[in-house]
Amino acid sequence: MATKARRPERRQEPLSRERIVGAAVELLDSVGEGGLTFRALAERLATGPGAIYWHVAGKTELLAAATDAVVATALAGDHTDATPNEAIRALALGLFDAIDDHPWVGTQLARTPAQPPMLQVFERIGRQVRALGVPEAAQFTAASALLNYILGVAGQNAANARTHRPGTNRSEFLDTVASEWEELDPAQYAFTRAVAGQLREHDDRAEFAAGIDLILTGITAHEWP
Amino acid sequence: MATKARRPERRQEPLSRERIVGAAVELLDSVGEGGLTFRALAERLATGPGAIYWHVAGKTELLAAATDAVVATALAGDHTDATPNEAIRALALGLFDAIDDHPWVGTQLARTPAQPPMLQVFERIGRQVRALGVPEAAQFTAASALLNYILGVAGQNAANARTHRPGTNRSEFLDTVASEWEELDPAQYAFTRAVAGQLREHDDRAEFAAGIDLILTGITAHEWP
DNA sequence: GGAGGTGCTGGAACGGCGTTCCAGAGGATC
DNA sequence: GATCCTCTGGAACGCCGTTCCAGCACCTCC
Repeated sequence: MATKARRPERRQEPLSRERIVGAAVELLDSVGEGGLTFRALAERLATGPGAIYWHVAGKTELLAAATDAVVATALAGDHTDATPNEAIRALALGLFDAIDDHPWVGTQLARTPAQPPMLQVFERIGRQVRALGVPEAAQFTAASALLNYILGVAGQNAANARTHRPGTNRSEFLDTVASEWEELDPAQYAFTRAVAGQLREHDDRAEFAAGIDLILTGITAHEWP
Repeated sequence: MATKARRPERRQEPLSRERIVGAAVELLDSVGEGGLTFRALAERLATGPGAIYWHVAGKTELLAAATDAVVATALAGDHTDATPNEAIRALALGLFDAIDDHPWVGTQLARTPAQPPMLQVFERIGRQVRALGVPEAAQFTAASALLNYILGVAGQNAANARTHRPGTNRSEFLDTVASEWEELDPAQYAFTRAVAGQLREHDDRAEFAAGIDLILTGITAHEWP
């Protein structure tokens, strides 16, 4: 053990699962979902594709690990002193912000069944649902509804991020979509046309939070069978 | 015009966009999301990949068209004589059933921003939300919440369908997942363990409908700002 | 009836992907 | 020094979406 090099520095810091996952996150953030390639990753790590497979089983696992890493930091705080409603709001908004920063996480969560990261979210939501006094038989339904709503928004945000060119900002994007809505057939899309104005001025994050509040109202007010 | 062949029958019925989309839907249904390949599609249509591109711009458009075709038939009925709540339930369950039959539709909807099929769903939901008497400023929020919940469930159903081998049926699958949940760390996953039993006995469709009802309760009971 | 144009076909080929394979470098152990 | 094991990274495989293009059947006009 004495001979163990203090500073290995062989030629650089050696490959490791963490370094690979870190580089994958950077790549996904900078180049987008389609940009994560074993070749591009290998180049960024100054190695070959084969070396990566020694540390990671395949692309699926790598994507899951990258998602894990982001969600884990988003779930860092624990809000133990808040009311159940506040805790759920904070949890949901933390996830929203993480997905906003890393849109590919939204895609990944929406297409992954209950894997570790989402199970943890489910658990946290569930505890607060229980704290709300929801009858035991309905706790699963209530927690699932919240989780599915969050996943739906996650997927849509990721889809929107994929659609609009990185150069344009959010309000320009909303403006474009709102204009499209306003030119739909009035007979067939009366409602959509009517709310196009709200779309143009709306705030994704606030809208998301309002949806959470809506479901929480439903959970509190619902007469459970 | 007189010389126009009554029965063309050149060598078979000619290629057409509809025939291609139909074959794509069959392929997706039978082989799964990853099974839709231009080569496989060409083989099924007894042609080459190049011929398909004459009728369809690319894979993205083909997938969108296939989704459109399925969603359109799911949205066929219009339930004009129902109450708003009933109409929304019927609409949502129609979509649920369509996704249950064609899981790949769930993936597609969850990763597509507001394209024609979902815009139509949004419009239908919105009209019923309006009929519920929701104040105008909140109609967008209410309709979005419902739509995002539906999309979340769609994505999860598709993910589940992708996970479990086609051979096993739903109750076996639920049983497996429930057993996994029951073996989680009690300290970290108290809630999840507690509801594992409910997961085992639950009915996806009824659970989905309960979530819709929950949000509808929220919409009705919420005190809009 | 021939010439030319057009709409459509389908097979070959291209570049890029995830993944596998493997010769071998480097350090630890005897 | 010999041996072993971990880890590397470049080459290669098979499949993908897509493009290219020579050629066919059919219509139209001379």
